[in-house]
Amino acid sequence: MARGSADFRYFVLSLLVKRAMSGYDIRRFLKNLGWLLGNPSFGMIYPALHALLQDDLVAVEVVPHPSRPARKIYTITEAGKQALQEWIAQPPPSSIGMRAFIMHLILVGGSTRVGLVAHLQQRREVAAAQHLALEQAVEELGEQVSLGEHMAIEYSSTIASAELAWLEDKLAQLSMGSETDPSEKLTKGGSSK
Amino acid sequence: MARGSADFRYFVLSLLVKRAMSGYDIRRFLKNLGWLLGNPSFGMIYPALHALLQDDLVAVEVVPHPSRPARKIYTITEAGKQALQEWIAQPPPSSIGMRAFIMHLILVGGSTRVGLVAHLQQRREVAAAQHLALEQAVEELGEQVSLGEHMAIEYSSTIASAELAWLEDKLAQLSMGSETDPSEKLTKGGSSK
DNA sequence: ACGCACATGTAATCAGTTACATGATTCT
DNA sequence: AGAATCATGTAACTGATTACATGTGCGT
Repeated sequence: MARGSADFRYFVLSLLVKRAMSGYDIRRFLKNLGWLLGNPSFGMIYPALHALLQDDLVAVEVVPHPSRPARKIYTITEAGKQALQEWIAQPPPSSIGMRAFIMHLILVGGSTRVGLVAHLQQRREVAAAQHLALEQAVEELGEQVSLGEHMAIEYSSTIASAELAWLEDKLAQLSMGSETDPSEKLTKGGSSK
Repeated sequence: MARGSADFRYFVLSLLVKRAMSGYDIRRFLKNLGWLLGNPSFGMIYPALHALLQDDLVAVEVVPHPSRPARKIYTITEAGKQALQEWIAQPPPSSIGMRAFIMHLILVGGSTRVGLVAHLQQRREVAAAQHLALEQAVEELGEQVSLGEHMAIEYSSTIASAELAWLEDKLAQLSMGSETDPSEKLTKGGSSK
């Protein structure tokens, strides 16, 4: 059975924490927040929902409709909430891409601050390594590269630098924040018990 | 028959312009220049080569070896050179990803300056649109987003800004260069940070 | 009349990675 | 002895998009 990627499955699950939704609702929601993830299609959403249902992480309520196909409202179960917490707690693989990183960021950001810091730190390691590799490439290849290659390196390097800088900045902010105000709550809408 | 993506196929073809290579050579080459494209595997390289051969864009010379499998040295044909030129000349689809953009950048950067400028301009349009969408998302969602969502937007926005800034910068440099010194050859990188 | 929003789902297709299959040579 | 390099290729699997199938109701 097609289950899609675990990342996306848990991302969908996290949406159901806030409110119960149908597959169509989810697609609309993601379309509106289309600044990232570029509107995932039904081909991803429905299989993900079916897989979650099979694992008993969600429950369905079928709301029939005279003319249209019945709406299927998915609600997260207790097992689902627990599984989500565990998923968030475990560190993401370091080989993660930008898109997956963003999804994890949203997930973890709704939960604990410690988790968020760990998440950002790990990403910083990866970004730093990438940046270093790029810098070395520039040095090693030096003058003997074509204009196109030179541009490609510069382009990649610029983006990697920006990413790294942001991560450093955020981590500094977070550590400062927790020093000056360690009591600050961040559980917002997330029912972490 | 599995042919892989056209982008990658033409990228491989462009490598053969500089010198004839075997599949193994190409993999090694890409591994060394691993700062982008994260070492493509044989599963992509060999099918691409076979497809190019089938289209008569490359020719093979089989160099037998007593103990090992015969090396197959691929050379670009005249038809291949022409097809490559045509491929470079046509503007890339605007929905292109970062990885594909980098490949195109390398390809086009080895060719004409006009093509390069057009390429960068088109990318700028896309990046500008993305950046705008992100800015609007920040405004619209404003205060009511979770910490994770806020961070995700900020992260994406930071990277988009950096990309856009670099593109603007490069385009300015290129137009300046062509105004003040229109005779400048572009076989070697002239401008850098 | 035409298309869009609603609402579900499957299947085909594409892109890309990883594992498998084979086998000699050279380095540690 | 065991791993890495050289050298080719195929097949299986995962991830994601697009197209297909089905049908009503509402606005222009």
